[in-house]
Amino acid sequence: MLTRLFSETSLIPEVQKFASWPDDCDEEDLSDKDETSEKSLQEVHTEGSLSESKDDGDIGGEDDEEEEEEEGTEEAEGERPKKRGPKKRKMTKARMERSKVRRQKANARERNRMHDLNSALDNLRKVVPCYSKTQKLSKIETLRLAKNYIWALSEILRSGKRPDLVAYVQTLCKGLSQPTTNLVAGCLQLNSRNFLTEQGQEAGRYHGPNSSFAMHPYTYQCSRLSGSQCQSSSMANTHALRSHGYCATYESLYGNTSPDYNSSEYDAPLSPPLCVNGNFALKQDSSPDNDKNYHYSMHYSALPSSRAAGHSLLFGSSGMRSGVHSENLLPYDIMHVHHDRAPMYEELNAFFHKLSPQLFFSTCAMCATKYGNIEWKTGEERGLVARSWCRHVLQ
DNA sequence: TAGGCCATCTGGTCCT
DNA sequence: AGGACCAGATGGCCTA
Repeated sequence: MLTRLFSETSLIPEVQKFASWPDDCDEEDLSDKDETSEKSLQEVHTEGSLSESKDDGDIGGEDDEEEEEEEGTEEAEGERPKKRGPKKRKMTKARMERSKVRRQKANARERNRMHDLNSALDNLRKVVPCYSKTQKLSKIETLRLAKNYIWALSEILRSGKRPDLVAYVQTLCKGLSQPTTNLVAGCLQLNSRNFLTEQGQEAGRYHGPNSSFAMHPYTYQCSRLSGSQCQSSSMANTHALRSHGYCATYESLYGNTSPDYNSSEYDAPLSPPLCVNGNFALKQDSSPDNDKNYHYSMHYSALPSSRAAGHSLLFGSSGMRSGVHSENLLPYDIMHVHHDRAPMYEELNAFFHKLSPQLFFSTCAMCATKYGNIEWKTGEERGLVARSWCRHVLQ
């Protein structure tokens, strides 16, 4: 109520002036300001509502005399209609000093409190799916994402099933802003454009109304952005993944089941790690492991056990189930250079799609070990793309 | 330049 | 009484 009155009557500046007089302010100045402030405050404040009115306990010596004076005044005013507002009280230098010290202490406490809150938020940022030291999620987005993440994990525990990746990302992104949605999608190597625009149609087809990860109506449609914006956003996200150690979550939940992934390179748990006891373990900032995590979808999508769900996400339109374009899944450098050549990617993806998982990884390994010596029947440029891709996979 | 985000200050309220 | 918590106000910084 008082706050509303403050807002409506624009008294805040005067009140703040009242509460923040300069140190060197003498009593004459104080009395002047006092009058101004009281005039305003009396219009809105009820008795004893100002903190200054609460200071009686601190008052001693000369302040006692003031109190007596004021009591006398009050008696004299008893016959008149009682004025609302704080008691008229002189701001002596001593009282002002005490008030100032109290205010400074309160400010320091409030600062510390907010710092604690912020550090807690930082910790929260580290355990939600997308984390970067350099590009922090805002407070509100962190909380929203955390809520969605908890919800997603709860659904996974409840259903005991491995959810669809797209639906999983959609759940995470529910209610998030477009930039954060792009970021989360980027973390999972999906382009938000696809799972946002398909939400209405594809959801029912693949998940059904009773699905644990039923699609949500999203406020943010990528159509609000131009195509180039979408793409650049996605690319930037992917790039950010690589540069800043963004971490995806999905694989951390389901582990790595592929026999092709026995290499220690893939042993590191992806962030945020979900501990056996259900608690999260905080990720270490800028750990080398984090840098390995960005290419999660490559791991995931190539797993034999996950081919039905994730393989198509990797291999583009020929294996497409949900309309995710192959270009969205290519590494940043490829997209950056060749983003306008989707047909080539599709052909390339089709080629890779025909390979068995073993052959695919063998090919990738070959690319990695003999980079530069591979002859690609489809041409030099295609070979560059493929090699980049393979290098990315094995990075 | 507008809008978003943030840190800080501030006064009010509630609790111990 | 003092501290914690809260919400409003304000100004700075950054970005599209």
